[in-house]
Amino acid sequence: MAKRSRSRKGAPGIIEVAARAGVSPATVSRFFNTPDVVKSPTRKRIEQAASDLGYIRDRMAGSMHNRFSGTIGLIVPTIDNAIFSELIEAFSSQLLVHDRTMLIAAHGYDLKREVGIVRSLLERRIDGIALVGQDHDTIAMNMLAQRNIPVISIWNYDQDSYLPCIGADNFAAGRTVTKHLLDLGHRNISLVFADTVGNDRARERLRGALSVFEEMQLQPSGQNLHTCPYDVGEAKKLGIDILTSVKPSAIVCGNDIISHGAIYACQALGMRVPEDVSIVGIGDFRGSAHMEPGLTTIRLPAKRIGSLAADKLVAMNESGMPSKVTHQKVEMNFMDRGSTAALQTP
Amino acid sequence: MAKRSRSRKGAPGIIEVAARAGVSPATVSRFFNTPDVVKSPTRKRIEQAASDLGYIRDRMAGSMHNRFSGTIGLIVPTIDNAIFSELIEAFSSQLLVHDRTMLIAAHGYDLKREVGIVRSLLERRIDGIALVGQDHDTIAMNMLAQRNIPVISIWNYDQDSYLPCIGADNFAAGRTVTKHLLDLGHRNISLVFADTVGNDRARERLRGALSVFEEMQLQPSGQNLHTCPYDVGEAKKLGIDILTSVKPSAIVCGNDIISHGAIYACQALGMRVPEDVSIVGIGDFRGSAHMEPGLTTIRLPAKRIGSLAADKLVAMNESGMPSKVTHQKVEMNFMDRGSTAALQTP
DNA sequence: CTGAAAGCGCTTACAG
DNA sequence: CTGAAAGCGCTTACAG
Repeated sequence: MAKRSRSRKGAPGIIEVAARAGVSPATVSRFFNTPDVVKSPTRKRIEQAASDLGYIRDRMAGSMHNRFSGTIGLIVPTIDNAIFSELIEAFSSQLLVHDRTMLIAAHGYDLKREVGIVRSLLERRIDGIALVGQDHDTIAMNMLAQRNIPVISIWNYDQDSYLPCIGADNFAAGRTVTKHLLDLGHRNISLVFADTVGNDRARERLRGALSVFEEMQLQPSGQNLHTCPYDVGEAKKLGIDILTSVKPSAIVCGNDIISHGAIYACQALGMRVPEDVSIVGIGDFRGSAHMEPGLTTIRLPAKRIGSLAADKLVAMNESGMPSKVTHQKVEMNFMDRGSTAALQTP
Repeated sequence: MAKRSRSRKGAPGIIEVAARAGVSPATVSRFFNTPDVVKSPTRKRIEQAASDLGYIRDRMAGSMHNRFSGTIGLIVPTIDNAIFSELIEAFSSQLLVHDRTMLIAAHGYDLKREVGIVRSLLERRIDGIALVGQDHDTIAMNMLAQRNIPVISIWNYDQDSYLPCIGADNFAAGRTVTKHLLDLGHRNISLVFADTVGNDRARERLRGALSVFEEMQLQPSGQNLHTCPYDVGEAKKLGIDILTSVKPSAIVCGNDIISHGAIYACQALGMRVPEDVSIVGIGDFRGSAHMEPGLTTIRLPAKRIGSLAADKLVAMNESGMPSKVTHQKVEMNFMDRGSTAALQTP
C-alpha cells in the first residue's frame, strides 16, 4: 500500500495484466513486442486482460532495453512560419506511419539555443534528428556525433554537405527567379532577401541571384540590395521605401512572405502588378497561388522534404546506419503566375 | 564486453561519472536532481567528470522513479495552419521555460485518430495534455481520466466546459464582427463559416453571428449561409460564386483565411473592398493587418492561450492538481481596419 | 511456445 | 553530506 503510493496511482502494469491473463510477465511483454511468437489462444487472453484493465504500455521503461526509444527529433528555427509548419506536419505524420513519435523544438534562429535543445532531446534518448540547414554550433554537433545517432540536414541541398542532406537547390532557386526577370527585359531589379547570417538557405538563394547578374555582366548596385525580416508587415514597409526611392521595375524576393509584403506595398502605392512592377518570390507558400495577382514563384516541396527526412531517419536506424553520406535533392517547380511581365518600354 | 554491446555504444552513464569523480552513483544523481544537497567541492568534481566524459542524462531511466516525465502533450487538428502554429510555438517555448518538453501531434480533424494519438502520448508518460476544443472521443477521454493526468481544453472558452478550459469567447467573436456589419447598415450579408462538425470554435462563432440577426429580428436567408474549408483557394472560389450570384453587400467570414480568399475574390472580379463589398474575418492571422485593404477582424490571442496553457498544466502538476475545474477567458480585440464601410445607398 | 531470473540506468529511502 | 542497497516497469537471453 505504502509502497504503491509513490508509483503511478495504481495504474496497471505488465504484472497485473499477466496475473489476470494467467501468464508470466515475459509473455505479456512478448505479446506487445513480437506477437507472432505468442500462441494464438494465449494472445487472446492477454489482449482481453490488457483491455479489461485499461493497460497502457510504458515505453520509457521499455526503451531502457530497446536501444531505440521510438522518438525522433526535429529542430527548426521557428514553428510559427508557413513553410516550416508544412514541413513539420509532414515529418510528424510520416513518423507516425513508421510508429515513431516526433520531438520538436524551435531555436528562434539562435544557434546557441540550439545547443540546449539538442542536449534536451538527447536526454530524451531520441533515435535520430533532423536539423534545418547546415549552420550549427560545434558543441551541438559534437554531442550528436558522440551519441552516434543519425543526423540529417534538411531544407538546403548541398552536395558538399558534411551531413547527409535532403533539400532543394536554393542556389538554383535564386537563379531561376532572377533569370526569369532578366529574360523579361528587366534591369533595374531590387533584391530583397532574408538575413543570411546562420541561414544557408537565404545565402544560397542570394548567391544564385547574384550569379545570374554576373553572367550577364551586370552588377546590381548597392542600393538594390536589401535585407528584410521574415514578416509581411516589415516587407511591405521596406517595399514602399524601395518603390518610392529606388523605383525598380522588378523585385526578387528571397521568400514568398517578402513577396506578399512587396505586392501589398505596390497596392498601397496604387502601382499595378505586374504592369508597373514585376515581383517574384521563392517558396510558393500557402496563399501565394490565390492572391491577386497570383505570385510568380518557385515551389519548394516542404511536404516532400519532411516526409523524406522521416523515412530516411527511420531507415538509418533500421539499417544500422551505413557510414556513407548520401544526399538527396528534391525537385522544384517554377510557377509562372501573374505577378511578372515583360518590361514596358515607354 | 559482450554485455556492453547491447547497451548504448559505450555512452558514459552515471556509474562512469561517479567513478571518475570518486563518488558514489547516488551522489551523482543528487548533483543533477538536488544540487544544493551536495557539498560544493564534490559538486565541482562531479561537474568536471560529467563534462570530461560528455555525460548526458537519461531522462527515461529517471522518469521510472520520478512520477513525472517532464513531457507534456499537445494535440491539435493540424500543425500546418497559421493560427495553430502560433499557438504551438508559444506553448512549446513556455514549456521550455518550465524545463518541460512538448510532445505534439495532429489528428487532421479526425477525432478517431485522436484516440490513437492520446494512447501513444500516454505510453510516453506525458505529465499532462492540452486538447483543442471540447469535442473528443469518449475512449480518449476515458484513457485520460483513468491515468489521472491534468487535461485542459484550449482555444474555446465555455463556462460549462467539463474540462478546465483556456480560450476565447468565440460566440462573442461571432457577435462582434456581425454586429459591426449590421451597424454599418448592411442587411444582405453572407455568412461563410468552416464546417461546424466536431469543431466547437466554428460552431460558437456561427451561433454568435446568428444571434445578432435574431436580436434584430432579421433572418439570413438560406442562400446566405455557406460552409467553406480552411483554404484560401477554396474560399476564393466560393467567394466568386457568392459575389456573382447572391451579390451580398457584406460577408462575415468564420476565420481570416476565408476572409483572405473573399478579398482576393473581390479583386479578381474587379470589385472594390470596402466600397462595393465589406468583409470581416475572425482571428487576425499573420498578414491580415498588412494586406490591401487591411482586414477588419477580431484578434484571438493565440500566443497568450498557448503560454497560459503551458503554465496551467505545469501548475496543475506541481500543485497536485486541485479537483476544482477553473476556466480562463482571454481577451479579444476588435481590429477595425480597412475592409468594411457603411452600406452605400445608391 | 512459455517462465524464472537478471538487468537496463537511474533514484530514493535508509543508514551513517 | 554521502554511500550501499533495493527497486522503478519492462525486456531478453537462458532454459525448458
